[in-house]
Amino acid sequence: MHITLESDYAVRIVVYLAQRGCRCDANTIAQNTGVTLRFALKILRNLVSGGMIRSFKGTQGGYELNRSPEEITLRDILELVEGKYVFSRCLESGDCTRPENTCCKVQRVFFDISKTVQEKLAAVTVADLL
Amino acid sequence: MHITLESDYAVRIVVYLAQRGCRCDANTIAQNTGVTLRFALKILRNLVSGGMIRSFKGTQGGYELNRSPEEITLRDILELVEGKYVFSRCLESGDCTRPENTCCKVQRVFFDISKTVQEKLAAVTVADLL
DNA sequence: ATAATGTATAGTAATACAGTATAGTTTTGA
DNA sequence: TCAAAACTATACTGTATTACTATACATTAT
Repeated sequence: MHITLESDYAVRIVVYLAQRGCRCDANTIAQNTGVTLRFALKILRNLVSGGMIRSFKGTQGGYELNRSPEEITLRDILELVEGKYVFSRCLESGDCTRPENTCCKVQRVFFDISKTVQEKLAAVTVADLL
Repeated sequence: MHITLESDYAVRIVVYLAQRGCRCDANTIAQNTGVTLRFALKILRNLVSGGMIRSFKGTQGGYELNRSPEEITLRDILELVEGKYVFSRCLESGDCTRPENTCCKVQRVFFDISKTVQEKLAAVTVADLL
């Protein structure tokens, strides 16, 4: 029913990188966001493969943002970690992305809620959170 | 991230009882909502103990709504089954119900989303769904 | 060369979800 | 009265997801 801890951590990590504004290694990131190193590494890998941040190997390696904080929204981060937000998965058809697919009035309410949440998340950029 | 199947079933069951407008036994309810009898019984028990419906034992027993469809909102049903909707459990303090408790900007956004969803659910009554 | 990084894959413990099983109790009505 | 038709209470189980960990490896700056 809620978003996952992993999403919450991912937001913290991206915000931290934006705050610092420079390349940071995994250890520093983990310590400053309160996430264990191992779990932070997993989340960082996720963010890298999703194109949100980029990584550098070797000594002096680490992570930095791939886009400016103004161009990254909360929705971008959450969708990267757990996919598009849907309040209720549709029980009748497999695909709830199109409103004309909604089978009954309840589903229409749920679809409206999903859309509203997505819009609210898209309205907040990482720059807003600094 | 989504609401549970049990909530979805609970909504269907309450809407079905409203449609029928008379006492129905568990078997009829299960068959007409597409929920297995056992699981429907569990949900019905939940709805009874929450005061949303009342039950009658013996032959001619069954279930009926305790309030009129106009007086039951989607929010009432969902909160009964899974508690108050919160988009993100607060990681810092234990209690996310008071906005002044929110510790940072992200939490404020998440709190706003939770409140919006709760309001949208409260705006829809079972009567609206018939 | 080597130490400091990140990468890839796989594994695990805890929790929640979805559903089932068993053994009742109560009520109606023939 | 008593049996059938209902509901009740408790507890169990399999599966999926969440949250995290472990091992072994690859790359790069100095």
